[in-house]
Amino acid sequence: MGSPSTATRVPARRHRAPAAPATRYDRRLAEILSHATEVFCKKGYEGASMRDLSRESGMSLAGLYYYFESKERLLYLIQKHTFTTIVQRLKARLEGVSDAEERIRIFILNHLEYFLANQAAMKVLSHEAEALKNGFASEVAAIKREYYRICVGLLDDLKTDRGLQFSTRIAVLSLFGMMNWIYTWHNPRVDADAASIANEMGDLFLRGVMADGKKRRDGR
Amino acid sequence: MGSPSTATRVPARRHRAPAAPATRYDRRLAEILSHATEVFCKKGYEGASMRDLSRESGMSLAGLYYYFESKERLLYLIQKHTFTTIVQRLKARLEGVSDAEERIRIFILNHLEYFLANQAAMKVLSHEAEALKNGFASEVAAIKREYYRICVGLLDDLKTDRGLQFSTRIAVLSLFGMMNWIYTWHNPRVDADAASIANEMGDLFLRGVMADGKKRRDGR
DNA sequence: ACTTTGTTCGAACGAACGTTCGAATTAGTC
DNA sequence: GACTAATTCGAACGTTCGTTCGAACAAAGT
Repeated sequence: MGSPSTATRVPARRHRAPAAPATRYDRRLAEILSHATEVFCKKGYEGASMRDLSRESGMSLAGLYYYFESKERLLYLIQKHTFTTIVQRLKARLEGVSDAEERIRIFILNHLEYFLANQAAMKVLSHEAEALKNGFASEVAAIKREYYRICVGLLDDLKTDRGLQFSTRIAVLSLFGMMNWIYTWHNPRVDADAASIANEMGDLFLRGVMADGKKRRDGR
Repeated sequence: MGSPSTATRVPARRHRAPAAPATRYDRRLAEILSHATEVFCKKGYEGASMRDLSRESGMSLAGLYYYFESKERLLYLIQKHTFTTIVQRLKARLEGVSDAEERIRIFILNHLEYFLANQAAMKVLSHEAEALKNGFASEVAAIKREYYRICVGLLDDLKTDRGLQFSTRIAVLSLFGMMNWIYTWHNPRVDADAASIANEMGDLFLRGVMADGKKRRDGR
């Protein structure tokens, strides 16, 4: 009939164009996502209203619905894009590096660099992990599982390489904990940049995981 | 006049009675807090409605307001009680222990034990840290700061005792990260109990922090 | 010029929100 | 029993929520 039924619009298959152009539609959508990310970060998903998003992005309330069919789908788009990007960058950076320890350091650096460069988006990803319902949730969960399994793989490699013994699950989840928690405390005016923090956390984690088997301390 | 103006009620100074009695009012309030904790945990503070709390606690919507004057104050009561309790338990456990490493292990064990025994409350404390506004927020923030400073103290003691060098701030925040993140993954049917996890995280963290001085990658 | 398609908006929808109020109920004391 | 105070509740309050609709505007094609 008149307008596009409910904005399920196909984005015209622009997956090739790598850099700038994209359609007008795609560009506007990206702008809205960026503003929405900021608002979700500041007020939380439930706490942010569509009217907040409208105000922040300078588009009318009704106008927003031309670009997505619901608030939930908006969160889904943000989370999916953020997560997909970080996984994809990680894979690129791991390519060609074979040393197990170095690969873990790359993992940590990639995570923290992206986290601090896209703090709002990463906070929305970490903090609003449970906000999506069944359909949307499972798709994001799948990417999360892939990311998690990559990290498990890196740690298992280290374990067999160096003949170490520890619970991979606890180690991986501890690592994610220390990295993701950063959104609760990082202050760019006080804290160092991503590379320094990645070094420090990398030292802490790798020493902790590599120290010889039975816990022994003293002078060595 | 009729009802107590707006339920700012004084709880009748029952701070001594340690175990059971307390007033009827206090007992009922504690029940409501407990149910509310569960609901806030499941749906988040913003996502949970007063009607959800009413349904879960079996009390009418209006009846709830006899016990607290606003939803926000309810969250405040939960957070304050939870945080106060964990700090108080920690202090009791640290008493008489002087070895720096042992004290840190006690800190970790206390945190994780309380976390897993009161998972809902601790998730509400961790996840809804930003939900309170100025007045309420600052009071909880003060307890948080005290807790944080205790941990800084423990780590600084370890540092001077063993002549170690690392950023206390990053170490403390990493430790909090790995411990607090547990609410996103712990599954009682899969994961070990608090003591085992505390041991494992304690090993990871202490080895990481105590391994000899310069691990240093690249030039710096 | 007209037509078509893509984009934006004001105004409204019903539902749900946090909170209030006066009346009804219960508990506690005589 | 009767009287008082503590507790509970149904019904509504005004506001805000996510979403929809049809008309208006802008761009592109003819």
